[in-house]
Amino acid sequence: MQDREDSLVGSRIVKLDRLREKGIDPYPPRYRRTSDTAAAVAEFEAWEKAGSQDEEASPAPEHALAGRIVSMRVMGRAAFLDIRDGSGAVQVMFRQNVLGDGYELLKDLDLGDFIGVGGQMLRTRTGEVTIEARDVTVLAKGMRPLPEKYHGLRDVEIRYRQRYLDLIADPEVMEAFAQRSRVINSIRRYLDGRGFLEVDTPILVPVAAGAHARPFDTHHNALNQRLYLRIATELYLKRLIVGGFDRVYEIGRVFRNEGIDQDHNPEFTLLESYEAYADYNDVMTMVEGMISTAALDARGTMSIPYGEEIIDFAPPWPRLQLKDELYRRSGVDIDEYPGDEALVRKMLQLGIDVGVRESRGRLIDKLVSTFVEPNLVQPTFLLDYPEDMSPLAKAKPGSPGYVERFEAFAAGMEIANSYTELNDPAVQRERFEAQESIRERYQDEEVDRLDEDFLTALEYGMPPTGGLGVGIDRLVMLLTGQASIRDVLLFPQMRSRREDQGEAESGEADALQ
RNA sequence: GGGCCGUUAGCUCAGCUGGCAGAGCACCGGACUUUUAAUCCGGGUGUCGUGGGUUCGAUCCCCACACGGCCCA
Repeated sequence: MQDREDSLVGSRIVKLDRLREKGIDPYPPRYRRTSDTAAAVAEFEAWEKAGSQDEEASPAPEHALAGRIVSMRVMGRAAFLDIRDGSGAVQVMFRQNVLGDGYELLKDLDLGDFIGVGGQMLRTRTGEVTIEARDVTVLAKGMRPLPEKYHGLRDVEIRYRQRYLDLIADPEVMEAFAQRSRVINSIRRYLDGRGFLEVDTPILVPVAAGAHARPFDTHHNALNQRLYLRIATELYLKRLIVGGFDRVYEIGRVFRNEGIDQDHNPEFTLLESYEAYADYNDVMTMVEGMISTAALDARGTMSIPYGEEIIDFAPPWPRLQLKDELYRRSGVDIDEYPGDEALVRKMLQLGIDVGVRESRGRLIDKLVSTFVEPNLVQPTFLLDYPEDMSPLAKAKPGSPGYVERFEAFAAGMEIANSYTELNDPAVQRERFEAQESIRERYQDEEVDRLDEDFLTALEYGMPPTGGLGVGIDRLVMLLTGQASIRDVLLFPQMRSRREDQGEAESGEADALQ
């Protein structure tokens, strides 16, 4: 921090010193306010409405309010400040004849400081509900200037790196995160109301299984063991179904060591739920109910504008067969291309950039995400996926090569993924082994990993179960109209600036020399 | 990983063909006892992202790097 007296910070240091010279603690331990600003304003307006003309019998309410100074209009021997707290803002009036020597404090106040103000509420000539300060207490001196009040904070890098400034500068940002909280709350209430038990499963795991993703790895010193950050909660939640819980869910952070873009952050929030004696049809009904309710709770309506579209989450949502829809959109009947080479040739014909060697599951995934997903604007279920891309899902009776799995889409984005869970331990072992052999054949490809302890659990018997995964951040994007995942994460992952990077990193570099 | 764009005062942004670094808000000094982006008078507070290069001279041209954004893979 610069300490030159002519700098913006420097002038605040001068004021801080002056406060201390006057015997004022610029960071006192507490301040007892009588109300927040919104409640005080509401109370005053109610008092006005009651309309007592007799100020003696019914004087205007008195309060001690506190907040951050967000604007100041100083006019000689009177001044108007706006202070803001978490509930809202209120105007404060300072007058020299009321405050006496206390009025001098104004000279040492800056935008950004927190103050407490005691006095009577009134309405000014221009109609603003105001507290007239009879006493003023400095609660916390701000040492840096705030972003400009009119244009706000436009620099997205600062908005993400210093989110607190973004929150100070833009009330809509605060509202978006309040909506996020309401979405998650609503989902919790929905599941709790249906008898689901919320649980916590390990984040540090010996095997990063349950999804196709690259994990972060770490090391536990005392155990001298390699550990991973979980990429999914699936296999632990299923162990709990084996253990006898009928309905469990977890809303937790998972970690995938992959790229960062508009809808990927290396850590994100995943909801997974498992319900014994249910199948993917039951889960579909639940997803419609849960997400439409979340829309209603967060936004007050099930019709949510997103980009150019209005997305209507009211159930029921159309249910389309993946195979049929893919054929309709691309002209490719995947069953006519049982061999991967024929499928690759067909895809190249269609102008899809197919890598040197890609597994069948991945090829089909590319077809679907190219031809089908972008067209699923209104909430839609896509049903019955090829087994190749779904190692944890149970086969669909009468449809060899397909499993009972659905994904839900809205605005072209995946918002849910669900299976009738595979509970045959021998088949599950074969599926894991098939995944491992894909890893060997197609080197760069991420596949699911074999979790021996999970197979042991399955061998004890898991009832028929319907499972669900929902990417909460993307759902919140949809429900709050945000185009980037960074706008629904308070602190999105950012690359450290070089000078900020930790000692460990440079230490390692030194050690290599 | 590739392409394009951005980085100038605390914030939001100008800065022409290479010639003394600019505005608004914020800030500092002064006036002002009912203001609402208060107003009026005076003041520019800067590592032009970083490091090289070209040039008499670089915010500007060239190269590399850093960080960010968008598009593509």
